[in-house]
Amino acid sequence: MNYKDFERCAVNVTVGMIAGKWKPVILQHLEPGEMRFVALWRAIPRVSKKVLLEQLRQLEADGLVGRREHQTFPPEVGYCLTERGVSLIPVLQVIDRWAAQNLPDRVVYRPHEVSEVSN
Amino acid sequence: MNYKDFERCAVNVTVGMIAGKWKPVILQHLEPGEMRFVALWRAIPRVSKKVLLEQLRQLEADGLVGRREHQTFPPEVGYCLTERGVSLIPVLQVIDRWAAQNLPDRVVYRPHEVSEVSN
DNA sequence: CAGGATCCCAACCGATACTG
DNA sequence: CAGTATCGGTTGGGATCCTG
Repeated sequence: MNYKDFERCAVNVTVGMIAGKWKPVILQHLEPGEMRFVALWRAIPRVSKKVLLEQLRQLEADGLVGRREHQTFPPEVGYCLTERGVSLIPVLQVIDRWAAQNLPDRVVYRPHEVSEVSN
Repeated sequence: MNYKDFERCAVNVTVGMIAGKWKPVILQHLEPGEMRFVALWRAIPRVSKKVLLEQLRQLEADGLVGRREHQTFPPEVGYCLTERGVSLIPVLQVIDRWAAQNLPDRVVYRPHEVSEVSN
């Protein structure tokens, strides 16, 4: 709790774990329960399959999400939050609340509402 | 507070604001009060001047730190937390506490204790 | 369906030298 | 002292095609 502990870079490590472009959204979608890869992909438009996979792998490596491979054909893989992942949710909520109170001037959008505007 | 709000990417925006490699450390050092550029630079070894400046500019653009230019020679510029920056501190503390409780297995170090070890 | 392989571009970070 | 300019390496994200 000592503020000096920030020097230990724990903040860096933690934000690094959720700093991926799609990671917060992934964690959100996984929060209600396990989800198949394709479902996750459909739920999060605008991500390439490769990147979605990468982010999942990283979340997995960081112990935030788990992967369950059902031995079926066609393949079926489920992703879900781990205990640690679940424990991170309140932290994300704190961040979200701070943003709501401090970033009223920002363009905050829902990813799936975004169409190909600029370029 | 509705968890669905995560879809608005407020979390993304916020973590983006502190995701820079040195940003948490910068915010920490500025927390006690205004600090000159050179002092900040000396306090945070291992950053190039260019990058430190970049990160400060970004924090400034995000409204987290302010810049005061004293008209002297040689030049003297002070950086400090803005109201918004100060309001972010508790959020960082929450992150830090989560890390302390959930990442005991990680190598967490103090930046200034790191010497040129590997390579 | 899950995911690997390629290729590509942009952003991030760093080192060094220079200027007012 | 504070800041630019330049260059180079590494990572992140994306598009597209291919396979078990």
